Amino acid sequence: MAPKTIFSSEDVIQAAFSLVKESGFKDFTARRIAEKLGSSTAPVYSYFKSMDELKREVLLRAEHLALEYTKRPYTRSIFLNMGTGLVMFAQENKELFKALILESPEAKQLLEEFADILYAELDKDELLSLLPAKNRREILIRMGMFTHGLASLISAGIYKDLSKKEIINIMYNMGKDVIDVALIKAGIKKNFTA
Amino acid sequence: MAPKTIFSSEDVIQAAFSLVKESGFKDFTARRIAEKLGSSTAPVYSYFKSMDELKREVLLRAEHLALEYTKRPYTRSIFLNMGTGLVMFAQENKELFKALILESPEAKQLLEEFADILYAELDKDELLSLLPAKNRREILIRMGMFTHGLASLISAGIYKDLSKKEIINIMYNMGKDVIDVALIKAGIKKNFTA
DNA sequence: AATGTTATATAACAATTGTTTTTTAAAAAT
DNA sequence: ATTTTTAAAAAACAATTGTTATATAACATT
Repeated sequence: MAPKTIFSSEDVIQAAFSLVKESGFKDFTARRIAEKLGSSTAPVYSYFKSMDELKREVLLRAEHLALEYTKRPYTRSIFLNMGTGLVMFAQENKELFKALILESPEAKQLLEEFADILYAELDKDELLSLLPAKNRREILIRMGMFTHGLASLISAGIYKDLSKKEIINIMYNMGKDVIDVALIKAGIKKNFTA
Repeated sequence: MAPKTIFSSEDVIQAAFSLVKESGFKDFTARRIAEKLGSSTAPVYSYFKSMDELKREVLLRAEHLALEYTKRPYTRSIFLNMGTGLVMFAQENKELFKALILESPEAKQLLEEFADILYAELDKDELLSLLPAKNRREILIRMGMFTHGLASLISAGIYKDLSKKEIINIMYNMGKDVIDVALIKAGIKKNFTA
């Protein structure tokens, strides 16, 4: 029989993932991964037909991690949690966020899934369900742009890092105002609440 | 004397720029640039000590182009023009926008310059100058995030392309609401105007 | 026409990459 | 102990890259 397996496919993926998390796909090479793993390049090619296949796997993991962030219970509002989660993910995984936006063809689909979940969420809200679909759609688009902008600027190092509390605050205040504007303009609400 | 110069440094830069504009820095190699130019790689190395030096030049040109976009008179409001310009630039130069955000250390500085110009602009406005500095700053941050988010999503192909008119409209409506909220919350304005 | 200068082309270099081939040796079955 | 299987290592390949060295030939001056 054969010698014991030393490096599992999970080991390979984790080494690759941690490499990309640190520095994006700049140094994503079979030899660098092997080095990180303390092996030759053989285990990499034993589990993956090509580097491209491994790359896809890494991007998939990054997507799952992002998704996981958006599901964490930062607050009681799912709406707020998704936005906060995306920004937290971008901040704590700057390279992954950039790689995901730039290299993942599924990024578009992922964000559309977010939008669908949120749209259903708005539907459940007592006040917001009174809004015409068009207005609810606009709230979503506005908050989507804002959230993505914040996440993107932080991941690029252009905007400074924030504490979790600060992120929640920024997202909450913006969300509140965007929603209030929509409600007031639709005649559902009269003025701003403190 | 020497033979006539066939390829100027401007030719080299333009070939490099057009290459990056088409497909980012993925195929930014001396040989691809020479091919585009219809020359050997010699002219490239005669004007630039290294590919890195040429890369910096290309990024500089991209910055200038972005700046030029933000100075165009889309509307009568400088505020609106800068936002619209950035989104237009990102949409019409997707690869350049991404490269700029990702590879240019000066991107941060560039956006800070934008912010300064806009801050001075808010200062000149009759109503907005009544706002406390903190509130004006918040308007800027909110619009900055929103604008960058829209630009970034379009450049990544995640959000659909828009006509100039649509971009102006989106930016105008968002800006108006963000400003109105600030004015109302500060007690300077009573309610939304149509 | 011969010469010197040098823009451009060509060729060559070493380094790096993805990938394949070959070697080595560990482990179980005989 | 020998054999078989096959993880893993090591080596080798071709392609591509940045960069440098060399060759070619155009042009103005003599």
